[in-house]
Amino acid sequence: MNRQGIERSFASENQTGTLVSNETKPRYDEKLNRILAVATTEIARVGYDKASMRLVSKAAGVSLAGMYHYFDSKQRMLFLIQFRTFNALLNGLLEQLQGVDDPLEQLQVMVRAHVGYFANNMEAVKVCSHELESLTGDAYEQTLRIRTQYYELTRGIIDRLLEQHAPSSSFDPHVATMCLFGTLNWLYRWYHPKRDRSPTVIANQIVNQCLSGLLHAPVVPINDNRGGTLTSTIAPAARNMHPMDED
Amino acid sequence: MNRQGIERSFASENQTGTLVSNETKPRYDEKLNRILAVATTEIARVGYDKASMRLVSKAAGVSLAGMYHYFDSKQRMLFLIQFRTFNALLNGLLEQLQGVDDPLEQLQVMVRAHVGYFANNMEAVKVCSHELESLTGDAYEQTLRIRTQYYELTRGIIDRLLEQHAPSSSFDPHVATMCLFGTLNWLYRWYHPKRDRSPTVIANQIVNQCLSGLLHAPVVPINDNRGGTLTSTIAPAARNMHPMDED
DNA sequence: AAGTTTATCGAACGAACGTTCGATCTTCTC
DNA sequence: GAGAAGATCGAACGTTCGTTCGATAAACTT
Repeated sequence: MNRQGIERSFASENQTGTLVSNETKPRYDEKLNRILAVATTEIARVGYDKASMRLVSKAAGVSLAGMYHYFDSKQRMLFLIQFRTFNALLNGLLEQLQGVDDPLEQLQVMVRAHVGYFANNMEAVKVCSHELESLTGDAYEQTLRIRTQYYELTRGIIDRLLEQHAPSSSFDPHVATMCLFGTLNWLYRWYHPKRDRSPTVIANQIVNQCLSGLLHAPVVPINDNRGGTLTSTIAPAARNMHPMDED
Repeated sequence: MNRQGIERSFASENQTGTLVSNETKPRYDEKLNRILAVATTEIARVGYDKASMRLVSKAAGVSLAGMYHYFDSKQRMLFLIQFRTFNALLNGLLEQLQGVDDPLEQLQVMVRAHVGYFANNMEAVKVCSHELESLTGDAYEQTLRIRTQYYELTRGIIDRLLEQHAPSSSFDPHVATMCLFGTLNWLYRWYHPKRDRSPTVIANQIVNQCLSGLLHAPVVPINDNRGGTLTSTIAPAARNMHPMDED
């Protein structure tokens, strides 16, 4: 008998998103994590529906039947990927927001945290952004709950930001929040680490555009002092190599 | 023998996106359009992979085999939906940009055109935004070509906008373009016509945020004079009903 | 009205899918 | 080192999938 039930209840209470346990076997967990990592790669590559259990099992070096020692269903495999990723995103943000009171700074922290996590976990974030509707029933609602917290956290920042700095603007804060999420959740469609600028630079530009738009002077310096000035022209290849999305 | 070959070559040359023909039978075309409309609805609802030919055929009131009188494959069915939608988007934008020279106005036109088309064709636009990677080979490259034109058109606007109004800003115009596309292409995940404000209002807010950000005074009035002032508070239900996406 | 093309459909095929079962092998417990 | 518990796997089951085939019905042509 496997211990998916334990993991599930445990996961529901553990807020770290890492699902480390005091009674779970490290042998079991390590292999589960390895399979999940491979599954994340494959789902990000071909999509959830086309990523068959056979495909993932081969890529992970496990037999097809062996997969079901770790997941009672394919859907639960996806759930674990999404649940952990959303939890890590939310908890990372909560952590980085500690002690930051100014909503203007909070927004910077939020964007930088999100872009940073994205840059370090592109495949997992893609699986989360693209396969939102691939879960059903309880699994869907459990991830929805985390996403709702993430939304409300961001929404609160924008509410206070508008209240303090643009009290007479007629911006709908919900629309503003969803525009920001659109910008962030679309990253997986076009961002290539080798080709585009560093995550820090991207995050700074998003912050500045969000706060001051394209016409006004940036609030925050864009350069990340990591590899040459940013006032130079864009990479020459960019013009013809960047359509609406990647590939 | 069906006439998909004719349609295809014709579609490649016809820039209107409507694929009307001088030698094609109206009977055939009408039914094809009806099936395509149903297919669009079903694919938007359950996704391309889960929208089986059987499901679409039942929803359209056609036998399974009858579907293959209109499409030689499932992939071609998706291609027709995407090809027509992308073409209509691009040509609608080109049309509305005629005579508009100021990049500032051009950006307004672009956002309004896109949001407007989205509002009137939500299912088709969702199928285009979400199933970008579901086409392969020639079909993929053909849609990519249109999307690239759409990107370059928008990119050009942003290039000139930055050049004229913020020549010393260090914004990467490619990043700015993709942020805008993110905002626009994410609309299908959260916008509900019955619940949210009118497409015009949404478009105006997006324009203003894009140009002036959240902190500065809007460039363009937000109200669309369509149903009460917009300076009122947001709908009370919005706070708890809008997580990161719909459903 | 005959003949030709177009439209439609029931039935079937082969492949791929998620999942299960029983047996085998490994690791841990005492 | 015997026995229990955990881990792994080949083989198979039942379903669903996209697509094809041959026959029939409807619509056009002359």
